[in-house]
Amino acid sequence: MSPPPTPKAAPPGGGRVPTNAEAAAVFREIADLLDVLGEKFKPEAYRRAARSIESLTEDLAKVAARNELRAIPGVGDAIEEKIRELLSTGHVSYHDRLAHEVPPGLLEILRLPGLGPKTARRFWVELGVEGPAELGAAIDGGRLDGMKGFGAKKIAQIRAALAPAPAGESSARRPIDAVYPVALELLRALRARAPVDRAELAGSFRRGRETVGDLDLLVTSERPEAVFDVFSALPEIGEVRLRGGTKETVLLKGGLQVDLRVVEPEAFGAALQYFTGSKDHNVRLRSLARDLGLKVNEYGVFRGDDRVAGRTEEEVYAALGLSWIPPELREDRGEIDLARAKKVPRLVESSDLVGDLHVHLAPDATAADVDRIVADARVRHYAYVGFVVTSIGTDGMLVRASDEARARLLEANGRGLRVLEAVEVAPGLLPLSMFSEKPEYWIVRPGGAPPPEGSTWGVENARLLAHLGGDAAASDERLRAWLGAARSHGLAVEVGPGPERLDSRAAQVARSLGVPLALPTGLGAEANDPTLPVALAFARRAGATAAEVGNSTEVPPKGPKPSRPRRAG
DNA sequence: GCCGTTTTCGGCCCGACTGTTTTCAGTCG
Repeated sequence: MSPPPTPKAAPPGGGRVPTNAEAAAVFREIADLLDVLGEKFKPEAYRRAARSIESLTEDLAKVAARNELRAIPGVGDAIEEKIRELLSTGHVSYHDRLAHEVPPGLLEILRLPGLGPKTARRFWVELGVEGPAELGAAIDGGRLDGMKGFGAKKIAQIRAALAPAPAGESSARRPIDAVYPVALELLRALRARAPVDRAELAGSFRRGRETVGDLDLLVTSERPEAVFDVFSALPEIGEVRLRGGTKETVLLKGGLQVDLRVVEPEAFGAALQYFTGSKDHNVRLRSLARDLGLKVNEYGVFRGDDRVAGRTEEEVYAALGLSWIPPELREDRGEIDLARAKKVPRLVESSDLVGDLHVHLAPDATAADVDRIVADARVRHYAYVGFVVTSIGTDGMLVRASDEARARLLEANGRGLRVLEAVEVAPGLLPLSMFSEKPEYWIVRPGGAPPPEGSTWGVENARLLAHLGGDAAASDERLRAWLGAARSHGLAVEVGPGPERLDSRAAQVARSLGVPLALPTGLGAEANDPTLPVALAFARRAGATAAEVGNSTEVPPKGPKPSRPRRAG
């Protein structure tokens, strides 16, 4: 039972071991190539494996070293083999062979909106077209005219797809926090102005994914036409892409695609479930239904022609013998088995939070700024707010809150709310002797290398590892080193939107190491601020319960057991 | 190519929309 050989030889050409994202990209491209070659089911198999690899919480090489590649959903004998080849040599010969067969420009054609593998292949085989430029020339030369299935409209459509996107528009996936305000605004506008009964956001936005490719809106209404009329006229809408009896697709002015669907109330739960996804989750659900002699679609759960569920999501899951599954967990990563066993954890919610450990005060912050944040904390019945009164700026210099703001902190303390002073340090970056303060607790941010096991940070009473991002979290190795340091020092680590907080996958690593999470709460921010909802979504995607979130406990957490109770002052 | 609380072989989600069709193919989500 000798372990399989770990990749010891560096990939040729002085390369390095491919990252998970790079490996996923290779398998995606294999899928595209197979698509163009007309393969039927293999492309989806490779894509499935690519999605799984992408969502792993550790490096493929480590999984391979433990001989557990086959445990990755969608990875069987053939793909395991190819992963091993990729890890040890830096390439997959099967991929090389396919790429040799198919002109690279065909993949670009494949990725144009409205064009798929069938069409790309026809251009290649029937016209000898091998790339977007040649396709444009073929259209200009009238070579598509008279081709079966290509009328004037279709040709105009392809011509439009070939034109470069207008500046400022992009179809790329965007960070969820960047999309959050407009998503909520669209939802609010629909509820206020269109004849809808229910309206919800679905899709990867509802699942709280780090990035979203488009927005899915779902409403119930007696008058779809009227809903579409209102929606199309909203100021955010740039262009209506298509409009049918139940569905409208638009592009926002920034280029983001939004799909709006109208369903009947009896099907709302089924539609919400269906359009929330993920794809893998839905596929699993439908095959489970088939095994039970049922059929699931966006209109409900059916036994024969009888709809046995559909009005609510709970109903839909119950009809399949499952408890309701929070959207953030719907990625086919074991949640369906948990739901069958009725063991879906109760994930952390905003009502679990009782404080914020990490509110920065700018040098020009006023007493009014403090008041606004404190008032918000009182409205939310928080037990504490920790203000950072001294930290390190991007220029490496100390940043101190104004005297006015600090004076107001003292006045604001009390009446059920503890107002705390924290100082943020970066051990290894600035000597601690530069800090004269005696704060109630310290916040640590990565400066140099993570301290070795058993060392101290040089400060007593540190509670939070913040701003963990960039270089410090660039690799699985370094992320784990910092999280290991956080654990041995009893620190919570911040999760949420932005490059200086952990995303859901890194949060999952933190959880697996027993490091409590800390969520930014967006105290004092304006309406539609994404900070708290996105942070919550990331923590929930990582499977975190309230007990695993530092600022859901009564006092600022200290030590490896954040739930140990202490009296709030 | 993957997968199995019916299966180690024979399946592989399924409906809306568009454009080109006179009943459907392709794309998308």
